[in-house]
Amino acid sequence: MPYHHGDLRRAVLDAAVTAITESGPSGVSLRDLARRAGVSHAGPIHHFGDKAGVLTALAAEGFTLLADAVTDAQQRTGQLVEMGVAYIRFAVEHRAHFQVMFRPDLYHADDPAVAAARERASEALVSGAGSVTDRRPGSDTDVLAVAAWSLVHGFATLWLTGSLQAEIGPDLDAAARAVAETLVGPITQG
Amino acid sequence: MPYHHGDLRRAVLDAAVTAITESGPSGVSLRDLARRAGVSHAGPIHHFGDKAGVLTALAAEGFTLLADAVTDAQQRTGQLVEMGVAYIRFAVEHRAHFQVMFRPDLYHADDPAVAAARERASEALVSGAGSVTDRRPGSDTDVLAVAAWSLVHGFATLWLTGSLQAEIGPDLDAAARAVAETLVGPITQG
DNA sequence: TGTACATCAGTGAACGCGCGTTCACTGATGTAC
DNA sequence: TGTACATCAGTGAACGCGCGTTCACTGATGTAC
Repeated sequence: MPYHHGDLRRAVLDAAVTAITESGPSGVSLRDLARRAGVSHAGPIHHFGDKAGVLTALAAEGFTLLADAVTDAQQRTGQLVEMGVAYIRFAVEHRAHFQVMFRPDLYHADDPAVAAARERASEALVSGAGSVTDRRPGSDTDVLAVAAWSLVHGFATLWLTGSLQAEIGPDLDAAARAVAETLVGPITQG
Repeated sequence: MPYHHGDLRRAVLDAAVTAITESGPSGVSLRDLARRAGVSHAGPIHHFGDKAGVLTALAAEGFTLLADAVTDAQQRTGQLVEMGVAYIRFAVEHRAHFQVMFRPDLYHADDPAVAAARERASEALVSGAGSVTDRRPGSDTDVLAVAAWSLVHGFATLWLTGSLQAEIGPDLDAAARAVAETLVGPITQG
């Protein structure tokens, strides 16, 4: 085991993802992350300052990934439904990131990097809801944006807590799309 | 200070509500609840068995209150939108309960009392979505139920994490109703 | 190419803390007669 | 009405634990000349 790790920062973040996936964001301890990264317990502090610093970095990474995913869906399809499906897919595939992002009490929410990333994701969502072509005619853009966000966020959250597993089958993607489609109404079905 | 408390069970649950409202469900400690209830640190164990037992009781109480609120809205109005508003209002007014209810890792989720209460709430929601009169014609009941639940749950969750406070004004009730109305579509607007 | 030195990354011992749970206990209550 | 006794509710000392953070340190790396 060499004295220098090489990329301890990355290793700690990866360890955090694994640990959070296993037992949730509040169960994470800095010492455990150090253990998982194969490093002495004070090692991570060098890179992150303190425990909240690790989760701050994870949240920033998460908001960046989410903004990328949603923006990509918008550019690829131009459809609100597909942006919603991308949001849900992100939450499920990166559940550790997702769970931390929306627990601002756990990290330094005013950190510039995370604030910028959050802003980028938020803009992708709101401007997306305004510019896409398949929204319901006559609907208020702001309300629609909040409703769309609420719908996909709620679906993702309920899925992650296991609340939906009795209601829908194993095909998460299909269920997500069906739910997202209720948002734009029958207009896209004609 | 008398030796017997009188209603320690209730006092501990109330203390839990206060503590969770202040600092979230994961910050709760049994010793702190005992302190808040004015009792020695081992007192609460007599009533709840262990720490998770306190949160189990709180979750059960929460699901019961939620089922009551949603059922009441359905019987009063028969409208899906009003059931949604009731759901959101419950989440905001009983945020401590709400936050615990959807963190089944924190309590004994298989406890009969909590399972029964959860089932009651779930039925109120799903059967409600099927029987109300203002749902969109031609829509699938199961999908609509999941979408409705997702929408209001997501809105409540985002509000509670502070994510929506830039997007909507101080009038939560109006915003909740506007968002809930997107669910049933223009049909109720005519 | 070689050497001196500054900088950086990770170590390991130590600190003080609050926690959940256990245990033998004691004070208070209620019930049987 | 009074007494004995069982039951219940809350006490307080003790346990062992893992935690976050600090600190002086040492091994490794890279840069200036």
